[in-house]
Amino acid sequence: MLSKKAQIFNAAATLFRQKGYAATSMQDIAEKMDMKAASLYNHIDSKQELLRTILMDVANDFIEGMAAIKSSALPSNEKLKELISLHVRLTIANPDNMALLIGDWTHLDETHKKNYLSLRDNYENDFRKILKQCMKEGYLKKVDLEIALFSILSTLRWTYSWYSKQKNRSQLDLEADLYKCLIEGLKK
Amino acid sequence: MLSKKAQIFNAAATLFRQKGYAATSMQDIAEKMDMKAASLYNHIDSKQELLRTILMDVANDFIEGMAAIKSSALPSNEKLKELISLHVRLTIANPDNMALLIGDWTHLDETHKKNYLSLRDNYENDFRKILKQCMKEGYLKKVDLEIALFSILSTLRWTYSWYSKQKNRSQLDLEADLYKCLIEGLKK
DNA sequence: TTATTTAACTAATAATCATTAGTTTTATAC
DNA sequence: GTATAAAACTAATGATTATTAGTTAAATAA
Repeated sequence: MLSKKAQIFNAAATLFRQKGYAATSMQDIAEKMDMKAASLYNHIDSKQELLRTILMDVANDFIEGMAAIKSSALPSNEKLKELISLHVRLTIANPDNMALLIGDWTHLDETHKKNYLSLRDNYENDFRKILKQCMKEGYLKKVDLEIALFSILSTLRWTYSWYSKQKNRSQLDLEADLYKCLIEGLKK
Repeated sequence: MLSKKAQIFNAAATLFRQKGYAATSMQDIAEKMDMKAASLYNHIDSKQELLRTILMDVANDFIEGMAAIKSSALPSNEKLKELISLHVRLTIANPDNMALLIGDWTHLDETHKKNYLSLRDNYENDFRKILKQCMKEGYLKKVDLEIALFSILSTLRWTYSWYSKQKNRSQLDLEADLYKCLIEGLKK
């Protein structure tokens, strides 16, 4: 049984995803929890806290995952494979939170938004380095690095949005199929 | 010189993209136009009209583009290439409107949302058919159709978000590089 | 110039918002 | 069973919201 606080965070995440942060009222969240809006404040500090906590939790999962991959002894092409796996794993574990990470970070207050963007930049830099190494070491073609990076990231980031309709798919299958599409290419 | 109405639509699109539809107030739009919020209503009917019109304009561009490609005599692999071109062209022409199409359709009122989703479904179906044909005719490997489809669509749809930072890139270069990443594959 | 339309303004409305204060009920500890 | 703490409630606050009504200024047509 989840603590009430945890339940509130889950309810918020679901609603934030459905209607967006700005369009979700504390009443909406309260209603989903079968209580009055004011009562929420016995458990949480503010609406912002809800957004920030949910968001930072996922962000940290990514940061930790990236750190583990970076410091591993794997060859760069295996690291790339591990990155795909990381995204798939976290997406499957919690698509709602993932949706927030991708779409609602704009509603963080100015201070936390800056912080979030700097973390995201770091993550993208690490990703870029691994991709670059893959090209350098001859695992990948030398196509435009930025386009390759954002092409891969776009797909990985948007997995949550169609995974909801495709739940009958194992994590491993998903990883393998994404690897084919993103890395090996579709052309015969 | 753009009509005042057109200017308002542009201001709205920019702000909607920056802060999201729900978090953008009529005051915000008015401020950007150097006028009072109430005066906006001499030119437009409602906030919803702003969202709906912007959104449907881009949606129609896509629908028309798809119709032209569908009815063309091109082989399926060339159709696929044309689809990439269509997305790139419309994205470059107006990244703000594209952002709305991808991210803010949720804020359409119930009736128009249903309509929008049905249009989007049709578009995805047409896209899927072309992709399937490419596989059938041996241009593409027979990987999972859904994953291939959404992998391509994710990247094409998100192009707007990083094109803003990469403006010094010609349409043709972008199309070619995306084709390489999405279709030919990165693996050596 | 005068008449008419267009588009700006001010002011007000009624709704909704996040949040606080104060109170009552419920659950826990002794 | 009584005391204490946790968590629900009601009520209110003050801000912001989209939009309307009514009025004035600016631009256009005659």
